[in-house]
Amino acid sequence: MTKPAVIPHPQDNEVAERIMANALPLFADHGYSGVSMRAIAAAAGLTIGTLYHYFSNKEALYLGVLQASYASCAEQWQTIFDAPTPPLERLRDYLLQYCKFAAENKEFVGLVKREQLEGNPQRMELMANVLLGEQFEKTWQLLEEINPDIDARMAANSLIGMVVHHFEIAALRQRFPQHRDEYDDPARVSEHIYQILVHGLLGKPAE
Amino acid sequence: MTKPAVIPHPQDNEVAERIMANALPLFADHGYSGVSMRAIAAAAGLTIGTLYHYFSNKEALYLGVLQASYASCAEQWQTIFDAPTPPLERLRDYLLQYCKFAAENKEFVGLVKREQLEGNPQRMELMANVLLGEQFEKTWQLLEEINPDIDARMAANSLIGMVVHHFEIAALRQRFPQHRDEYDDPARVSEHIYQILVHGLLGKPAE
DNA sequence: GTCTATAAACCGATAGAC
DNA sequence: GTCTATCGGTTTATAGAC
Repeated sequence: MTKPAVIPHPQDNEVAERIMANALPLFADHGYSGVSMRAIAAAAGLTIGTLYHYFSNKEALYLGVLQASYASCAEQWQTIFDAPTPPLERLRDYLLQYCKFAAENKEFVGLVKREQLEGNPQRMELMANVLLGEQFEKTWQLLEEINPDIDARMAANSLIGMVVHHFEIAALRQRFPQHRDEYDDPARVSEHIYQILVHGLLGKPAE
Repeated sequence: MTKPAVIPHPQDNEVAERIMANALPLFADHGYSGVSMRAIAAAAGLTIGTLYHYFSNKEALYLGVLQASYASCAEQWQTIFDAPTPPLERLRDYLLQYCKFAAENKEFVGLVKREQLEGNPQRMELMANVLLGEQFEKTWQLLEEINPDIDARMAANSLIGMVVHHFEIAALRQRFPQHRDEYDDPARVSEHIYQILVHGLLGKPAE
């Protein structure tokens, strides 16, 4: 019985899950090559040899972290997009939930952004098919429902870019003068993005 | 005569510049710890020993890459912001130049994003003071000039987020169905962002 | 299943020939 | 100024005791 080459053990092993859960913030902060197997083992309270009992190598462990993170938030978007409310209300709800998620899961957002920068073809395929593709499609379909005359795919990119950027630069923003804590508040940020998307900068400031 | 601790040799040495120019895409793609001094030497057509003649260590070389990239584009924004044209026209010009720069300097944009994710205090300070702080300030001042009733700093974050995201996910976007090449065109993207910022999604589609 | 010990390769950095 | 050779340390990964 040989270990699988890429995918970690499929059964829900609580030790493997603990390893991946503790490795997630390490990979998000320092990148794939910036984290050693020793550091991962220490974060999980184990030694290095034990890691290789659950994962065939470092790459498989990393892919396991990616897939586990994807699965944990995949169904979260579904209920929001499928709600039977008017499209503008769905947009507002989606933005709030998306901002909340980005604020609470900075590690995951950072991991995804890192993967986009790296551009590894195999892992890009995983992201495009498993998670991001679905969110992107639901997003532009909602925007097209709001206004069929715009390029909804471009608008979806703009929406996603605004949300993730606000929370990606949180650490940097605090070094700028005149910083206010409310710039990190998901409710405040999502309402701001909603106003820009719907009315632009010249529209009425509050509805 | 000892070598400086952090800053590389100040004189404009063409060999040092070649080393940094070839190292930039490597750092942008794989991060600081993902690139070895051997790889940097090979990219410049040298051997590892020669690198230490021009840079005291790997950290100094990396900081040199950051600073050289900063300097190369720092003055590019000045002329745009200081133009004596109406604010909306300046916004349109700024967006076009910013998108062009992001499209032509994907490595630099990736490097900056990577630094934001990493959160190293020393390098964050460098970014906040030397380059990004100035661009951020000019951006929100322009937006405040357009509409004094909005939160211009938040709007500046949204603007920057839209621009960089469009070009950061270029590699990923091509894996999505119904991709069009014009989504990578700076003129097309900047005009799209201009329309969203000024009119929103419900406004008139073309001016 | 978890550990210790270790192999083989790679890392950043230095010394010294030319 | 560029090279080769090498040091000491760390890396991923394996072998084997318990």
